[in-house]
Amino acid sequence: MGSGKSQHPLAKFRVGVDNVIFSVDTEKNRLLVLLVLRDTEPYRDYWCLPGTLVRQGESLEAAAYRILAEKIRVQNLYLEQLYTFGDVGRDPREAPDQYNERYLSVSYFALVRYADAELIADGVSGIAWYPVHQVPTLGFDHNRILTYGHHRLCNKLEYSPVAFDVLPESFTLNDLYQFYTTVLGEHFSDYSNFRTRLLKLGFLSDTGIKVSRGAGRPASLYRFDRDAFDPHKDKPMIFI
Amino acid sequence: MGSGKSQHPLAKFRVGVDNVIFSVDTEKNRLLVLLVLRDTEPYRDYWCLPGTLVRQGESLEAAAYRILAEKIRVQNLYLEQLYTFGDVGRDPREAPDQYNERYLSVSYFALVRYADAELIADGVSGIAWYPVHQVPTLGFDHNRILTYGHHRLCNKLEYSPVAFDVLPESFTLNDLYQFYTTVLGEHFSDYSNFRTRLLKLGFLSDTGIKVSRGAGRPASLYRFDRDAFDPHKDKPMIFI
DNA sequence: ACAAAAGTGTTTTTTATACACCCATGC
DNA sequence: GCATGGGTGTATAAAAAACACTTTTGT
Repeated sequence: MGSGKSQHPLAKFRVGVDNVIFSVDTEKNRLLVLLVLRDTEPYRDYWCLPGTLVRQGESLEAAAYRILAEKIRVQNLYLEQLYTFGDVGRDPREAPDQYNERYLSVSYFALVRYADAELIADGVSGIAWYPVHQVPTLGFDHNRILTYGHHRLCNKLEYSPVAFDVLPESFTLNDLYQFYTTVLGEHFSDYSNFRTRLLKLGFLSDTGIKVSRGAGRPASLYRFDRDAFDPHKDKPMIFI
Repeated sequence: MGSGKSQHPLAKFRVGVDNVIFSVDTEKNRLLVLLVLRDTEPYRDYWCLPGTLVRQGESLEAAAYRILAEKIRVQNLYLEQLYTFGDVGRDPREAPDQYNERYLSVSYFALVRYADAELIADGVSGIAWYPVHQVPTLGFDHNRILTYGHHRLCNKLEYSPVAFDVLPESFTLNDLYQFYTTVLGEHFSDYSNFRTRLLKLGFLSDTGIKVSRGAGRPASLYRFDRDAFDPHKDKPMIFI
């Protein structure tokens, strides 16, 4: 951090944290993002990414978890920082002569387990899962942030095991395949090849338990074996 | 950005931008990072990443370019945002009862052409290229930021054409190979295979010009063809 | 002539891709 | 018994990896 020569006055900032929270509804094959309806200015009555301003003594990540906890109850999730948006004028509250404060947005990207994600309706403001392809015009620069987050999600899936943070403890290979298909689209791989590739990697262990889903042969339940995955850490591994 | 309920007071921030500026000295086979010696508190007389506080009306990226321009004259560079560090207490200036302001650091990652990078010695503060493996204990949390930047550099090299932003207009395939080796280490690939792979991709065009470097057969100068690269954009392409 | 650097080719192994086919269950 | 989803196998093509070899220069 530089020594402020300071005939140039420094900017004062408030720092917001905005979360791009994704979830995959494998039943209906939809990729969802959590939006909230703002009940205060600016952008009152606009859908937005859930966000908050950082409080005294609170770290960025803590703020990210706080919003999350305010909006949904969930046990299993993955969270990481996304990007920081700090263009001049990105927030209407920076307008000419208010307090002369800038508004920075540090965005976080999260993936949560759909099954146990329980939305907290605080009665006042709306909150809802939106299919990512049906998201309306959002307040602030949140469409941009969402797009960025969506990119990150796709990349993450391809080279890291985030999916297992969010799938149930045990799952069928078809569940896993559905998950990938829902996020990446149908064309990412043949099921049979996907299957072979993942099993060869050796960190999915067959529990032996079979589950029947209506007609058809029952499927094996698999489990993600973190210890067996360890050697694969940092190595590029491609699911595409 | 949330509606501040605010029995919890919001934090006030100053925002710093810190740059991890890399350069590759292909002659001596060294990966370098630019450090400056601080001449003011806190961390006076410590080496640090070049940084500055963001001024009024200045975007984050503009601030990043400003520091860069203050420290080195360079035409060819690549720059992108790295990560935002905002833990409580990461800057000594947050100490108990100063102005009760937090110091955020938005870090940027840059790669510059070594040949035409001219350090600007402003006489007061020291400034120097350090081999990344010989970096001392830095001020603030800058060692951490540097480590993070180094990771990013390695990844970038593997799947994006940043190297060509920073190599001379025309270069031999050996120059390119040296560049990669210097950053990624000796073990990343056989020269002959590296060569074949890159030429097959089809965005390196032979200028026909030959250069002799001492003994041995003269090498062809190649040129990076941006148009021919375009189709490869976004596709994962691996140089490893 | 010979070492040094550049560049080509060959062989082997691994991985990706596209399928065809067999298996176990519900109805 | 046959449709349905689960699971295995094979044949082909493409890529990665290892390494031997040729070509062109300076000395």
